[in-house]
Amino acid sequence: MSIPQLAEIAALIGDPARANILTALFDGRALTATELAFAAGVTPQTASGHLAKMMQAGLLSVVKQGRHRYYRLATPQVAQMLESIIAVASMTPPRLRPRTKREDALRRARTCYDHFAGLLGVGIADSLRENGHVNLGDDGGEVTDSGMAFLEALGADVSRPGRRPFCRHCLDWTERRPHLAGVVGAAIALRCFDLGWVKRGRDPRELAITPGGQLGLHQAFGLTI
Amino acid sequence: MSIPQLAEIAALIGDPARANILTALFDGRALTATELAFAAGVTPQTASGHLAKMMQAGLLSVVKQGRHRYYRLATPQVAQMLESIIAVASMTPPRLRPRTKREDALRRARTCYDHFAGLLGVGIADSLRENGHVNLGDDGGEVTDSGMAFLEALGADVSRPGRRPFCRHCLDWTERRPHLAGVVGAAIALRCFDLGWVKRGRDPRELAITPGGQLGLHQAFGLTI
DNA sequence: CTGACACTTCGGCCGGGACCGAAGCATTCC
DNA sequence: GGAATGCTTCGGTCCCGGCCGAAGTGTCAG
Repeated sequence: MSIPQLAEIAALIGDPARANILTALFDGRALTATELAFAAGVTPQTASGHLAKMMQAGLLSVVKQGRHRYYRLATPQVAQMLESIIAVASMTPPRLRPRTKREDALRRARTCYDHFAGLLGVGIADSLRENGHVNLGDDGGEVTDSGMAFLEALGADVSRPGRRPFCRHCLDWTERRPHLAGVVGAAIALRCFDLGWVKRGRDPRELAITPGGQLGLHQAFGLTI
Repeated sequence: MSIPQLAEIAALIGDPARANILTALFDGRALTATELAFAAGVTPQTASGHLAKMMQAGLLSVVKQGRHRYYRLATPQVAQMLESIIAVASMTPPRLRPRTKREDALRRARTCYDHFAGLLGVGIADSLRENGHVNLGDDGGEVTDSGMAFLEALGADVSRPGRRPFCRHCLDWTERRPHLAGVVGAAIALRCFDLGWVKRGRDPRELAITPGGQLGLHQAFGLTI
């Protein structure tokens, strides 16, 4: 029920004329059909059809006043939806996005139990996978021979025994992509602390990357965070 | 500048095939082009065109791995955008005036001790049985191999030991049909809470299905509640 | 009543885009 | 090496839906 509706709603917004109408109403004002037709750049009869469709979909509401009909966005949720689409649309070309420092810091690098998460965590995981050091499957992961050599060269101690999974991935909630967990993830994190590449931040989970870390992480993993 | 882009992004989501692809990726997993073609109900070459368009728009990112290409949502903002559209979409059909709200909500989804009941509970049980994931007999039930794989893919932890029955059914008093109880029923319920698919309502037993839950439950169990 | 204005409905035209078959690369397996 | 698999590009068909002109409904002014 809700999947075809997703396409339906999006298709409504996807027409240029209708998108123009919606953006004209975005600030909450109520405008007449003729004004909206002009804003959309189409004739009144064409706009009328668009307005009827958006009415039926519940995107707009209308009040009759004399021989005018004032249209406006039906609910605040509609405005918020438009805003979230614009956020995605205006983010794709440039990389500009205002954000709180704390939020940004956590997204950049943080701990997840005893391993790394955020851009740092997924960056390391990507690097290891692209270089053939690890293979990540649906139900865990494995370290290749070159991966073991790489870890030894890095100085990460993965000899710790135990019943704990050796190498697994863990979905990152800010990046929505996997980072490394398990013994390997923890060993890499510990080694980075020992090397002074990262330090604890104010928030217990927050991490700060040191100047030396910038260099080391770039050399070891090709990261530029 | 951002108006034509609004229509552009929305038009991408507005095609049914592309909307299916996006919803299949909604939970953050990465899927191959072929899997997505199947999910969208189109041939691989058609899906390939869709994927290319969404890549160029910055909605998706891709990782090459061997001869597979794993696609995923590019950023968390994309997921949030989809959720906000779903929120509007699932609100639009003005609910056919129900009986008492409380009664209707309880019939739709509620807890029964530590597992799900109501339409939600029997829907999940039906789905698992129809797909051969569980067999329900008179005095209990058993989970098949495919069922164990399904639960693991879902992220439901059924490893908890104890003397408790592993999988049993429980007669639903509103639907007069069985829903799942035991360790399996509890694990599924817990996982749905963790995924944010359902939340507690006012009444301790009452449950509310979130917009994301609408999607997730449809995807995982084929439910349209 | 008559004419002006706001808006909608109807009918036909037309273009963009979704779709698939066939063929072309890339990668892996035997 | 050759075959199989995953994915993409190309070419051609076809249909959905936006668009406008003309005509219909409703409201206000004089």
